Amino acid sequence: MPLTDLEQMLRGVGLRVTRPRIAVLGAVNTLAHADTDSIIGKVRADLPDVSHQAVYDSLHTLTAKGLVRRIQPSGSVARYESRVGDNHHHVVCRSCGAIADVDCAHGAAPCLTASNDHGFVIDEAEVIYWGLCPDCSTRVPELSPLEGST
Amino acid sequence: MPLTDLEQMLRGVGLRVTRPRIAVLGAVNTLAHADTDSIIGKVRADLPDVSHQAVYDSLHTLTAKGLVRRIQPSGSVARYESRVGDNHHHVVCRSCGAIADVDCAHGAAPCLTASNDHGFVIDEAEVIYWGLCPDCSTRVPELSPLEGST
DNA sequence: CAATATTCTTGACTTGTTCAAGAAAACGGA
DNA sequence: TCCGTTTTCTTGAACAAGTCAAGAATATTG
Repeated sequence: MPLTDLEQMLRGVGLRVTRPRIAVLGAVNTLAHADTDSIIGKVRADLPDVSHQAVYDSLHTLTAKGLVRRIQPSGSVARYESRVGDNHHHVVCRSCGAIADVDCAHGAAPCLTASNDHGFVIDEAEVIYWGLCPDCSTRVPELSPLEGST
Repeated sequence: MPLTDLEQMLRGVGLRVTRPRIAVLGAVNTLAHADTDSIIGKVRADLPDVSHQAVYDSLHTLTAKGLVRRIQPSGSVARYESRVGDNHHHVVCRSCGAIADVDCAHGAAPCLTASNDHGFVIDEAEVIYWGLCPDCSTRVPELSPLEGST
């Protein structure tokens, strides 16, 4: 993704254009479902001296402006992805934590309606499918999920 | 819930019956969607000297045996509930973090099928509805979600 | 009641993330 | 282009939730 595009994205949501932000946005676009640590690593390939705090700040800002999406399945650290606005979901491997995208099961977003909303004003239905990834399910078929490390 | 019932539940899944486990199981049954800290507090009402580690251990064991369910929406600490096996879901308030139960939108569990499973062996579809609880939505109607604390 | 396996206590430690103060950089206007 | 203002970044400390590990205590089996 060309540099000017990243710049456009930042300006488009009213953010100042800074090197750390461009690098972070680029990293999230390149890496799939990356955690903060991987993003810091990728960013430092271009800008060796960015502080981890700058990355955290950038991720928060970009998330607040909707340029990236933050996901955090139970037991995982925060992860970020660039595919936003299409309400897709995720499959997560119980054994190794691998994440893959899954298109919305029922068409347009939000694809689900709560049967009883308890008076909540709902704006999003997030779906996480839990299971075993191809590698884990074939490698240790007799192993019960979540107990692989004991 | 009578003490013997809790005992039965533990024995039923092949666990030793200990005071901490009974207290933890009782606490999770009493409190709704409680975090570990609240559970520790509740447990110490009965057993003032239990270590936090014993509570963590018990919660892990009970979760592994399916007597309690662990939920952890993004940005929240781990929470536990006693309603297990019926594949119900949750609404979470973006502003205050309140959680309420929601029955499964589509009947029997698992109520959803991934459109493309990427070869994952899926055993559960977890749904989290995000929005504002009645209190938060009426109290600060002009406030944009997630920015209430800035 | 004794033997054995499991569980609990104690206390240190890790990890991911946030806080805070000042230095540096980006943007708008002269 | 330069200046002033506002925002962002750096630095370094702090924090909370949860985990690890070794030995003491307890539950269960025979």
